[in-house]
Amino acid sequence: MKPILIKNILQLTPQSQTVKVSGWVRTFRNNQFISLNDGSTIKNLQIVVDFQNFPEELLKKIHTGTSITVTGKLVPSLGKGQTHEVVAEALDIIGECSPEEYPLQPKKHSLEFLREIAHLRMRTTTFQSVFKVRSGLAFAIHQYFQQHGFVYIHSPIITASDAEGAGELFQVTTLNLNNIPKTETGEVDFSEDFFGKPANLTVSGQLEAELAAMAFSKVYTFGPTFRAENSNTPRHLAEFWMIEPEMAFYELPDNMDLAEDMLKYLIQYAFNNFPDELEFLQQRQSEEEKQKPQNERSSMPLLEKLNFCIKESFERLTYTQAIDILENSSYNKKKKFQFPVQWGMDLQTEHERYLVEKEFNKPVILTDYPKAIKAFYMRQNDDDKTVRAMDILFPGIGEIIGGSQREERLDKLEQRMKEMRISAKDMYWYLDTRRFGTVPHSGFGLGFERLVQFVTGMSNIRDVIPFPRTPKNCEF
RNA sequence: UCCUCAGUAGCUCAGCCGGUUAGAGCACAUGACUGUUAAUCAUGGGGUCGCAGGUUCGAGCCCUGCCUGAGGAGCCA
Repeated sequence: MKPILIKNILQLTPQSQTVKVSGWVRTFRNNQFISLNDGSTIKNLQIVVDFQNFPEELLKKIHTGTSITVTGKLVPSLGKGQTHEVVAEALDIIGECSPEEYPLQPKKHSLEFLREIAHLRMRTTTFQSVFKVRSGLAFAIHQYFQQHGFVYIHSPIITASDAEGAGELFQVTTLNLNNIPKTETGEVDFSEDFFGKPANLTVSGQLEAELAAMAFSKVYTFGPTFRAENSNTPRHLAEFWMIEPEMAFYELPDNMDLAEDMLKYLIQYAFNNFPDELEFLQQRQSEEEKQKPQNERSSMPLLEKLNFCIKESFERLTYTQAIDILENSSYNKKKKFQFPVQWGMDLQTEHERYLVEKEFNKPVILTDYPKAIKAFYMRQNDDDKTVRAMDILFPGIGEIIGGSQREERLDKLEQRMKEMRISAKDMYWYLDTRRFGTVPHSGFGLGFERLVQFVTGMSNIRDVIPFPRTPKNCEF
């Protein structure tokens, strides 16, 4: 007889049928009730042990974390708090778990502590909820794009280009760091390195996605990206996953429509498929926020916030309009902004938060930023001052998506690259897309962990990826 | 990288103006109880006060440096 997943057992009508289950003990109460979890659901199965019929030696080995297999009769629970329970007839201990050494206790642990034991934290309801939602969202992303005619492209993890200039790079090398080969002029001789030139981990799959979009019309990438920036914030990781769709024949409004529709689909998917997990996470978040001062709490509970984002259309405005709003805000007149508002500057976190949380109180799409603060590949507007960029700002998270319509005109692109000192020679393959059958096209990048943060309500990004990589932290 | 705060038992924390043998709850062990829901009750064990210096008759507490963590900022997704 094979063990049945707890998820499936809880769907059976209990009528004293014999079932077998395996899992890990969460708590053992009253020398009589085992709360068993196997990860198939965040719900636990209550096992009732008649302590008079089992040897004391066996029962003494049952602690939080012990793995067991139980065979018994499935009956309606006599107690409150659960619908089903299994009256144990046979109980085998698979793996013991010393209660003196096992760090997880049947009590609340701080997220900081659990982060230090990331190899064990998945055994908590919080992290099971988060990672189930994460898994579901990853699946939903593929489902969404596959249903909409997109081709999944695997962009390379190791690249030799730093075209985007998006942050510091992780260098990839097989050179002996204790004996680095040098050229006659004393520089590192990369001709001896594995690729014969400097290589690094990718910071974005966008440029490769653009190449593919010129063949398949609609493509997306979904893979890990790496930034060696020394950023220590609850919103940044050195290794994170990014979704980057790229669409030929799409202009900026089409790009915005797609991004908004996709985000709503993903949130709706989580809503439909993980009600128990989201319910639990909402509970967790509201308890966490009881510790915070009133003005730092979320304006609405998690499920309400998600529902709100699905129903409301995102506010769309240009960078210039946003600056106008900020300049004329009472906030600005009372000089509450630390950074003065001025056309041409990059919006600071406080400005973005004002727009999203005070002015509109819903997701905001900002477009047409000054070209000086955006990447070389963004399509230039006729005003010669702005580019067809778009950023989607979410409450609590900030920028969740950054995208643009790409510059498809070869001369304009080359001119911009010259201005920004980007080598046209190294980027010949990218420029070829504009030489051979160029078309208007657009795309964006979605930070997967930031999406998971938003949907789960977790305040620190290190708690939505199983093994976070951050400066000075590469454990497990 | 910058600013702020924190580091005391396995966990969460208290520790007064620098003064005797550093405390609590939970966890753990032992016993009692046995339809519990982080069970309950009683008893007990458990400390390199982050690390290294310094000031002082005396430092968990004051000073300096470093390490680690958190929050904010910058960079961004």
